[in-house]
Amino acid sequence: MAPDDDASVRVSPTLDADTSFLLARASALSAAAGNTALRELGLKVRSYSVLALAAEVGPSQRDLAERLRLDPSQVVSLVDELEACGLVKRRLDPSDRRARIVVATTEGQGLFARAREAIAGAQRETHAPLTGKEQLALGDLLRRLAYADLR
Amino acid sequence: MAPDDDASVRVSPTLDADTSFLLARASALSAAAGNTALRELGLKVRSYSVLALAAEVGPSQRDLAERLRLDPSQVVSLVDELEACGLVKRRLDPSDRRARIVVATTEGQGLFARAREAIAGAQRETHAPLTGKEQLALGDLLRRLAYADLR
DNA sequence: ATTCAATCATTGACATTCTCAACGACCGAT
DNA sequence: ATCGGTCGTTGAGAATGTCAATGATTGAAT
Repeated sequence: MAPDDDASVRVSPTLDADTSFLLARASALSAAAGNTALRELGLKVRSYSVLALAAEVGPSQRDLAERLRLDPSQVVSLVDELEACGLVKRRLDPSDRRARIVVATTEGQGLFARAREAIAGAQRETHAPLTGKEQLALGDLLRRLAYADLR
Repeated sequence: MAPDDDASVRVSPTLDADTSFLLARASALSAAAGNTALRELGLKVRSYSVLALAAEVGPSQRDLAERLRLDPSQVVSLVDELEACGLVKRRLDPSDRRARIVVATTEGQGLFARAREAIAGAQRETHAPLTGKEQLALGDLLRRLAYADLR
């Protein structure tokens, strides 16, 4: 009558169907994988994201905080760390002397390129359960959710 | 020639294409919405997930920690809180006197039902940018990622 | 030109959360 | 009866998130 030993329930019926919960779990898994991949480079996913913006955008710390949804005070310590490692520099904004522009040094550009590859490698493993087409679809859906507050 | 004012770049080119990053951002957004929706019920998404397991599964604290990927010590304080509010009870496991089974009280069942609705309402808003079909597809993809470590 | 509210980076305090090691109570097997 | 392993609990320390206050600087109003 009941050959089903309830193996289909992973956590709990409602939680298994709760997109927020799944999002949190998948995100935690992915972040953990990313952090271990970045460890040997002396980075975490947090500092990596700051380095990425410094390398590709060159934003003010304020702008950086908004893009990454961080508190400005967190940006201070993150940039402090990266600057201490020589990966990033604070430049004065010529048009606003209050602001500090964060740019990657040559060394920072190099490390960013390697970190980018490390993250990509970790993601290949993490996302292996999905086909390539599915990974693209997931990226599209997530982008529309994650940036829903912009525009 | 270039009517594109680069509005397509939200954070940074590589970050915008980084599924881990999008996952983290969408998850943070969703969790924040869930927390505000649960605030008036005196819950957070964390305690809600514990309450959900107590109501639907009735696991030992050990089992609970594994399902939610929490440290056993975190489970202690979470269950302490819920128990202090009369939402949950610790029962002795008759087959193992070391273990404590966490079950929802009648009051806990009631609050869980309301919290479930509150979460659902918050998600309707958070996931509004996606069609119903897309939301289902997202759930399917996330489930396969989030539970890739099981089985 | 001066004043004044607002913005930027920074500091420091505080709460929340994560991670880990240790411990008594209890289990299963020897 | 003993012994290695597991469960819940406690406590400590690090990491993270949140928030208010401050000095320097801006832009706008007067």
